[in-house]
Amino acid sequence: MAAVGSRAGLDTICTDGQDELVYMQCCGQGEGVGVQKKLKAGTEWSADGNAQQTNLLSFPRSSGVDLLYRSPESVEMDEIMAAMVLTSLSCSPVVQSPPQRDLLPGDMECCGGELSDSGSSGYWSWDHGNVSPAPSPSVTEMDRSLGQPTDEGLHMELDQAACEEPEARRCKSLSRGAYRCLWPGCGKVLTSRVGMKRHIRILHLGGGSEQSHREEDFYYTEVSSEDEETAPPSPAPSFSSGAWTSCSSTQSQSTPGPQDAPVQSSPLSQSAPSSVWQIHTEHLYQACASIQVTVSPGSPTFCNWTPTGDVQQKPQIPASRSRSVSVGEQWLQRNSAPTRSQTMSASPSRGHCSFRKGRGEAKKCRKVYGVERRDQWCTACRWKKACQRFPD
DNA sequence: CCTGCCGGGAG
DNA sequence: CTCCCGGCAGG
Repeated sequence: MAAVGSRAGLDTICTDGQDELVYMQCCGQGEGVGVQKKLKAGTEWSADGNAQQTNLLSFPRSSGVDLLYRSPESVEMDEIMAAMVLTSLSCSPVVQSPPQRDLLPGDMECCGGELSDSGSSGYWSWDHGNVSPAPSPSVTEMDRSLGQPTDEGLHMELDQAACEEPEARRCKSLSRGAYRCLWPGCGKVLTSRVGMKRHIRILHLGGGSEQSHREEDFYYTEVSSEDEETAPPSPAPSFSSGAWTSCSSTQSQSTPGPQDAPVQSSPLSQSAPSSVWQIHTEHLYQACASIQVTVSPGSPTFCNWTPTGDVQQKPQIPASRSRSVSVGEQWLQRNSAPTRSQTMSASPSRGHCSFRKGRGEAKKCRKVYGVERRDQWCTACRWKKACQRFPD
C-alpha cells in the first residue's frame, strides 16, 4: 500500500493542491483502483461538512508541499508520506464521523477496535484493535496478512505525528521564513533550509560526512514571522485523540470544536511512542506497561475512568519504557477500590501490572493447539505470557 | 488437577 | 533484547 502512493501520484496532488481526482486518473490500474476508491470516499465524507474538512484537505497539501521542495531527499520518505496520506484519508473519517462509516466498508478494520463492543469497558479495547479481529485457529496466517497492515497504518500515523509535523512546519516556513544558525557565535541567517544545512555541515560540523547529515537539524532554527502561531498547533504535543481516548463511541462525534485539528487522530497516547512497535508485533502482552490514555487539551473526550483528572501533557518526553498506570489498574481503581484517593491515583508511578486478570473464556493457544503443537502457539503463550493471539 | 500468566532469571 | 520457567491464582 505504501508503494501505491508513490511519487507520481503525490506530486500530482501537490501541484493541484486539493483535488484528489486528478491523482485518481493518473494511476488507473491495479492497486490504484483501490486507492481511488478510498480517496473518493475520503472526499465524500469530508465534503459532508464540518470543521474537519479543511483539516483533512490541508493535511495532504502540506505534506505535498513538503515533497515538492525536498525533491532529492529520500524515496522512502516519500512513500511513508504517501502511506500517511492514504491512511489518514481512509482511517480518520471512520473515527470522526461514524454515521458515514458505511461508505467505507473496507476501512472498518482499519480502526476497528473502538467501534466494537469494547466501548463500554474500554479495558482491553486497545487490544482488540490490533490483534487479529476474529479469533480462529487459522489465525496464524491471518495474523500476518490481515493484522499486519492494520498495524502498519497505526504505525504510520504515529510516525507521522511524531516526525511529519516539524517537517511540514519547516517547509511552510520555507516560503516565508528564514533559518538561523544556532551554532555558538554564528547566528547566520539563511533563507533556505538546504543552504543552512550545508552551512552547518561545512562550517561547523566540519565536512559533509554522512554521519553528520542528521545533526544539522539541531543547529539551526527557523525564524519566521507568523508561523508558530498559525501553524496547526494541536497535533504536535498530543497525538491523542477522540477515538481511542474515548471509551464510549458517542463522544467522538460530539466534539465539533476547533480543537479537533488533529486530523491525524492517532490512536495511542504519546506515552507509548516507541514501545508501540514492539507491543504491536510480538509483545503485546506487555501492553499494560505503556497504555496511558491522554486527552487532548480542552477536549471533552474523557474516558469514564479518566485518569485521575489531571490531564497529562508532557509534550515530547518519550518515556518509552516508563511504566505508567496500566489500564487494568485504572479500571480497578475506579471500579473496585473504595478508598481511592486523588493523591494516590495521582502518583501511580509505582504501578506495575500486578493486577491479575480473571480468567477469560477465550481459548488460548495451549487449548487450541494443544501442548504437543506448542510450536504453533503464539510467542507469548510459549513464554507463558498473556496470550496475544487470543486475547480475552 | 489444569490453565493462564506474572515475575524474574539466563544467555 | 529473546527465551524460558517457577510458582501463583482461578477454575
